[in-house]
Amino acid sequence: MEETLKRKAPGGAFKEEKRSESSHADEDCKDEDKPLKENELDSAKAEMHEVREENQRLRTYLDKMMKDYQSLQTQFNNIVHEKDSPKKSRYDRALNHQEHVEQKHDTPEFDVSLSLGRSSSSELKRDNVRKHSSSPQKAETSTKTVEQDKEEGLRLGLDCRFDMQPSVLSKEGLPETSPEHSLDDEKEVHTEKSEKAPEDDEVAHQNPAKKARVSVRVRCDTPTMIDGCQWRKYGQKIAKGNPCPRAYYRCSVTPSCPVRKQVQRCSQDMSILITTYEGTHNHTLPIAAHAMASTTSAAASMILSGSSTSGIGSSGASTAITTPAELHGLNYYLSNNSTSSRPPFYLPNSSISSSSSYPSITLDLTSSSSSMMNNFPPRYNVNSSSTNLNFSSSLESNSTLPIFWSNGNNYQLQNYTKNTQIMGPSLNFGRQHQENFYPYNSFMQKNKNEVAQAHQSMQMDKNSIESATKAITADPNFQSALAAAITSMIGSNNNISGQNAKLEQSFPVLSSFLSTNSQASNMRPVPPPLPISSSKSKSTSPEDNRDQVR
DNA sequence: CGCGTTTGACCTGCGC
DNA sequence: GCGCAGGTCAAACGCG
Repeated sequence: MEETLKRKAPGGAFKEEKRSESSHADEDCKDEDKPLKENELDSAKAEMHEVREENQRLRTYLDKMMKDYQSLQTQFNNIVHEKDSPKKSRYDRALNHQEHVEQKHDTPEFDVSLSLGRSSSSELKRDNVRKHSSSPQKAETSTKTVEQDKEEGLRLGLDCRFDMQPSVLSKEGLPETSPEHSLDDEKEVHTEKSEKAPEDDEVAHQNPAKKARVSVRVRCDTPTMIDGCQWRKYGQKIAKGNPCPRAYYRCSVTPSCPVRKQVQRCSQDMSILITTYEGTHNHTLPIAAHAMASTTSAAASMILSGSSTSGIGSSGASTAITTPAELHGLNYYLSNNSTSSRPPFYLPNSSISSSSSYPSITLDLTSSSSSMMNNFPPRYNVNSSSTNLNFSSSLESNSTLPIFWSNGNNYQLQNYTKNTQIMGPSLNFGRQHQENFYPYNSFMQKNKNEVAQAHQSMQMDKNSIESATKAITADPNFQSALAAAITSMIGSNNNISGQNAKLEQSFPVLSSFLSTNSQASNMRPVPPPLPISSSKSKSTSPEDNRDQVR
C-alpha cells in the first residue's frame, strides 16, 4: 500500500513520463523496425493502463476511508449530542463546529491530512473568516482564504506548530497556547481571569479555558520521570479511588512558567506511572526537554485539532465499547462504555484522564510486548473525553524502565556516568522523589534494581523498542496512513525528508519509523546519553541529573 | 540560611 | 444550596 500511495502522489508525473516515452517511441518508429517499436508502445500502454487501474483503486480506497470517517464522525456527534446536549463545553462546540466545517468544505485528500493533527485554531480562524466574508465584496477574500487555509492546513498537518528554533522553542507548543489560537478564546480567557493578578493574567492569556492535557503512562519503578525540565513540587493530594497520592509539580525554570504536571501511580498497577502535563512553557527549554515537549505538543495538538477526525475531546465519563475502525490506516478505538473490552492498561485511572473540562490524550507506553505486537500500529484509544495513544514499548512488568526517545534511528542507552552532558532530546524515567509515594515505597523496596540490572533491562527495552519499530514500519496499514498523510501534506513537489524532519520534531517517537520509511533515513548524529537519576533527587533538571547518579 | 518538600487549609467547579 | 473532589496556597519543616 505504501508503494501504491507513494506512486500516487507523483502519479501525474509518472503518467507524463509514460506519455513522453510513448511519443518518443512514435518518433523512433519512423526510423526503426516497426514491430519492435510497436511492442514498446504496447508495453508503455500496458503500463499506463496499470497506473490508471492503480489510481482507480486508490480512489476507491480513499472513498472508503472517507465513508468510514464520516460515519464515525456522525457516530461521535450523536454520542456528544446524547451525552452533553444540555451542557456542552466550549471545546465540544468548537470541535463539532470544526467538524461541520470540515465536512462541508474539505476534499477527501484534505481530510486524510487532517488525521494526524491540524491546527484547530486555524480551523477556527478559517471559520471566522468564512463567517465574516459573507458579503459579495469579501467573496474573493474568502476564496483566497480558503485556498490559503488549505495550504495552511496542509502545512500544519503534521507540523503541530512546534518549531525547534530556540525562539519558538521557548514555548512548549501545546496548541492551546499557540500564538495562533483564536481571538475569541483570548477574549474569553481574558474575561474569565480579568480579576486575577497580572501574572495570572499573563498565564490566562496563554491558557484558554479548555487546556489540553497530555498524559504519559509508563511502567517504571521510579517516582517520576525525568523529562529534562525542572519542576518544583507544590502540592500532593490523595485522589479519590487511588491510594497513591497525586503530586503536583510546577515548572521552576522560570517563576512565571505556567506549565504544571501531575504525577501519580496507577492504582491498579503501581508499577505504572502516570504523568500529566498541562500548559505551555514560556521560556527556552533545555534540550533534554525537547523530546517530551514536542511529543506532548504534538499529542495535544492532535486532540485539539486532529481530534475532529477521531472524536476526541468531548465530555463525559470515560467509558467504553472499544470499536476498532480503520481510519486513515490507523486503528481507532472508539470507546463508549464498559471496561471489559479495554486494551491492556487502558486508562485505568479515570481520575486523571476523564475530566470533561480537559481534553486529554494519553501516551501509553505500558503494554506488554505481546499485546504490543498484536496491536501495532499505535492505537488511538479514543473515548469521549480522552485519547490514548498507545506507543507501546514492550515493557515487561517490574522492569526498570529507562526509555529514551531519540530523534534518530537509534534508541539511546544511558550511561550511568557522572557529568554527562545532555545533548539530545531524550526522556528517561529516573528514580526520584521516591519518598513521596509512600504507598509505593514498599513496592519500590521490592524492586530496587541496581545499576547493572537497569542496564540489562534497558538493553531489553532497546531490543523491544527496536522490534516495535520494525513492527510499525512493517505494518502496511500504518505505512499507508503515514504515506497518505505525508502525501497529502506535501503535495507532489516538496521533498519528503524536510517534512520528515518536521514530523520527527512533532512526534519524536515517530522518528524511527519515519526514518526507516524514508529513503533519507541516513545516519543521524547520536546524542550523548543521558544520565539517569538516582534514588534521591530534588528536581528533574539536567544539572540535578548529574547529581542524581552520585 | 536558602531552597525544596510537606501538609493542612482554603478555593473553585461540578453534580445532585 | 450543599457537599464533594480536585487543585492551589503558604507556613512549617527538613536537609545540605
